[in-house]
Amino acid sequence: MANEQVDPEHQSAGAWAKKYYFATRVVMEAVLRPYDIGPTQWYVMHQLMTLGPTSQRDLARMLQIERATLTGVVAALVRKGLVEQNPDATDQRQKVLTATPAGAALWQELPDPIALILETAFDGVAQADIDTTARVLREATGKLTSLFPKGKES
Amino acid sequence: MANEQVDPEHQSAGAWAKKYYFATRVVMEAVLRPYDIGPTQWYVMHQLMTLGPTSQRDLARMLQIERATLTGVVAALVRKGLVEQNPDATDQRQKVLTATPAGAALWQELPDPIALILETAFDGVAQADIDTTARVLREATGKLTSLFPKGKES
DNA sequence: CTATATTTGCTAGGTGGCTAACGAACAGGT
DNA sequence: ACCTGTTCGTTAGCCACCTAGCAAATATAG
Repeated sequence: MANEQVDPEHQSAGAWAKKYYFATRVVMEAVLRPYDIGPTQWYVMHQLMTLGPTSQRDLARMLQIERATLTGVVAALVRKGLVEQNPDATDQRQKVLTATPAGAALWQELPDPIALILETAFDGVAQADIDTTARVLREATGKLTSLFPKGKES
Repeated sequence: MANEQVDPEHQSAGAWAKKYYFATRVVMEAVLRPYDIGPTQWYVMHQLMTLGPTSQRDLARMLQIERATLTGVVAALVRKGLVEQNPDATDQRQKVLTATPAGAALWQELPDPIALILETAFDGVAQADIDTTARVLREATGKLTSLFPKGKES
């Protein structure tokens, strides 16, 4: 075999930026796989269970994803019988999503991957350091998204 | 119009996790768009210009992307005449990538989006806080990727 | 009331990453 | 010299997200 390992010194900065984000996705997928629920689907269920029935419009805004994307995610949840789509009483355009009894039942069994991620990731780290990290990241992304709009604001 | 704004209190945690990662992608795309170079293409060029000719195998490891993904990226660069693919002298399986004169010339004009991101994102932030943030994130992702393997290690 | 503009959810199509599976080239043991 | 196993780059196909454009429903100006 040739040189098995690559000099870490030459690892791209991009690899790190990627890891910071994908770590949470990978963990969520791993944790939720047994329940056949994807990360985005989990977020939708989370909003429905904590806020009650919600229109797709509001969900898309809260989750910061496109309505078109949400259409597909919701279709999957409806197909599995976890969520119901009903037309809004006062606005015929809107469809209000509600968790079905089956959806609510499944939700009780689901672990909370976000809580799990926070626990394991920041276990043993001083609270002051966590606060600093959160502040620095919030400021950094704030500056970047305001100077380079496109993520259509916070 | 209905309620235009959504209560930020109810914004999903997922929205934040997403922003932290995508901020850099969005900025890179914005900065590089005039040159018709994507983020991943930029990373490839960066490696080629700083390390010299490199095999696709090594590039994939350094950029932490799959060889299959790299195939497509390289094809785009070759199509634009920025990069050359030559068989390795001692191992006929490997293809060594080299920046063409045109590629090297273009590279001179390209801004460094990573440097730009770091400057604008952390401008005015105390170095100690930056160090803390870097350390906390490194530790967190280290724990997560070791406890939930799948990203096939660092 | 009517005409115009906006909003909602949908469909269609594109992008960038992934996994799976393949032939060709190499490495090692017998 | 052969068989076996590994590695390289490629292809094919999947997934999650995106943008563009649509019809229907609603809001607003005159």
